[in-house]
Amino acid sequence: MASDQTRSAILAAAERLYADRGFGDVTLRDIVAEANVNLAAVNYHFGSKDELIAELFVTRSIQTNRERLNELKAAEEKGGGRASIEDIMRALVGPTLRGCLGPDREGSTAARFMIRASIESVPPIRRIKNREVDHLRKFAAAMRRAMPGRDDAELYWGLHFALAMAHHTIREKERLLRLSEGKCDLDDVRAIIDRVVTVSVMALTMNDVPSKPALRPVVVHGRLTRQDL
Amino acid sequence: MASDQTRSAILAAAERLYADRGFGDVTLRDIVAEANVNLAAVNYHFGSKDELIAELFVTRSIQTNRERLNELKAAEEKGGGRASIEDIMRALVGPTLRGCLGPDREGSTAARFMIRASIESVPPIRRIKNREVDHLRKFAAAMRRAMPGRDDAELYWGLHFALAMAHHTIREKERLLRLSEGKCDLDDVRAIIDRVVTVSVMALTMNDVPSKPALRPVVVHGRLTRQDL
DNA sequence: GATAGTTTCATACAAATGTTTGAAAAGCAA
DNA sequence: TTGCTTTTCAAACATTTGTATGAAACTATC
Repeated sequence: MASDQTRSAILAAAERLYADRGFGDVTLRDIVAEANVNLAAVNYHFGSKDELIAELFVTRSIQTNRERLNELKAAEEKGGGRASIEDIMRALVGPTLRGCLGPDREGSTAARFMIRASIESVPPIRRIKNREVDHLRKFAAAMRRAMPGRDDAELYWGLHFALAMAHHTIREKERLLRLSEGKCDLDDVRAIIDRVVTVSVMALTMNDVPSKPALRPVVVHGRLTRQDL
Repeated sequence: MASDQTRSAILAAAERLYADRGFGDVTLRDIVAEANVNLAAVNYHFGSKDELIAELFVTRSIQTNRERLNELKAAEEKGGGRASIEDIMRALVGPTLRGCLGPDREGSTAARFMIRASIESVPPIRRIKNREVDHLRKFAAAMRRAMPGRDDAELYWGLHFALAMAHHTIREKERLLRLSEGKCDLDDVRAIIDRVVTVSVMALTMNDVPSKPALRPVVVHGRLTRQDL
C-alpha cells in the first residue's frame, strides 16, 4: 500500500522538524511540505495534529521504556532475582542518557525529538507523560526488593533525584557546557551515567533516618560523615 | 497617573492567568478581560505580548536571584569571607524551593507563575534564561573558594545536580506525590531543602578523582565505600 | 474491465489571535 | 479656558492555523 508510505513520510518529517525547530515553530504545512504530501494527509492518517505528536512520542517512549525494563530484567537475572540498587539506577537513567547525549547526536533525530519533548512540554505529550507513573512503579518495586526495610519515602526520593539529574542534564546540557566553559564533558556519556548512578546510590544509601523527624544533613563543617545502611 | 494603574492591573491579571492555566491557554483577550482594561492597552504599555511575559519573568527572577545572593553573602560573612559548601548550596536552592513549594502555594501567584515558567518554557522566557549563567557563575566562584584545589568540572557538576534536584522537584512535584502515594511530604519545604543540600554536598565531596580517567562509581555490591576529600 | 473501497489533492472554511488605527477621553500645564 | 500630551477605546486588520469537503486518482477484487 502506498498509504503506509505517506504515513511514514509524515512521521519522519514531523519528527525531524520538531527535533530541529521545536513544537511551537512547526505547522502542519511545514510538515507536509517536508514530507512532500498533501496537507489533508495528516488529518486523514492521524486524525489531528495532536494525535500525530502523540504517536511520535509514544513510539519513542515505548522504546526507551523497553530498554529500561530489559536492563532491569538483565540486572535481576544477574543477581539471581534481586538486582543491586546500583544496577537498578543504571537501568533507570542509562537508556535515556545514552539516547539523548553523546557526540553522535546529529545522527539521531529521535534523540533530539525526545529532548525537545522534554523541554517544551506540549499538551498531547503532557497527557501521555502522566501514564509514566505506572512504568516507574516497576523500578520502585525493584528498589524495594534491593533495599528491604528501607523507608518507602526514601526510595521514592532517590528515584526522583536520579531522574532529576538525568533529565536536567539532558534539558540543560547547553547551559552546563556554557557555564563550565567546556570543562564538563557532555560527550562522555559513559562517565555521565556513572556519575548520575553514583550520586543516586549515595543519596539512597545515605543515612538511615528515623521516620518522623526531618532528614538532617549529615555534613558538618563541609566534612562528610555517614553511617552505613 | 492612571496609566500605572492599568499597567499593574495587566501585570497582575496576566500573572494570575498564566499561573493558573499556563502560557499556551491564555490569550491577550483573556488577560484584558481579567484586568478590566482595553485590548489595545497591552500593546500600548508593553509593546507586545512577549514583552509582557518577559517583564513578568524578569521581575520574579530578579527577586529570586537577589534572595540567593543575599543568603550567599550572609553565609560568607558568617564564615569570615568564606562560606561553607553546604551554606552555598543552601543559598542556591533554598530561595527557589521555598518560593515554589509548601502548603501555602495557593496564596502565592508568583510561585505558581514561576513553576509554569519552569515547566512550559515559552520563547521570551527562554531568551532570558540564557542570561542566568552569569548569575550562576557567582555561585561557582564561591564554591571554588570553599573547595580550593577541587577540579572545576566537579564543581560545575555539583552545581548542576543541585539545580537539577531543586527544579525537578518543583516541576514534577505532582508526579512524585502520585508515585509515592503521598509518602513524600512535599509540604515540608525545610526537609526538602535539607535533603537536596545534603545530597548536593555529598556529590561534591564524593571521591577525589584524578582528572583524566572518567569518574568511577565508588559503590561496590550495593555497598558504599568512599575516601574523604 | 467494472465496481467498491482507499487514498490523494486543491481548495475552502472557520476560528483564533496578536497587532494596528484613528478618534475620543482624560490629564495637565500655561 | 486653551493647547498639548498621554491614555483609553471600539473596531478593524492581517495572518496564521488546524480542519473539513468533495471530487479525482488509484488499487484491488471479482
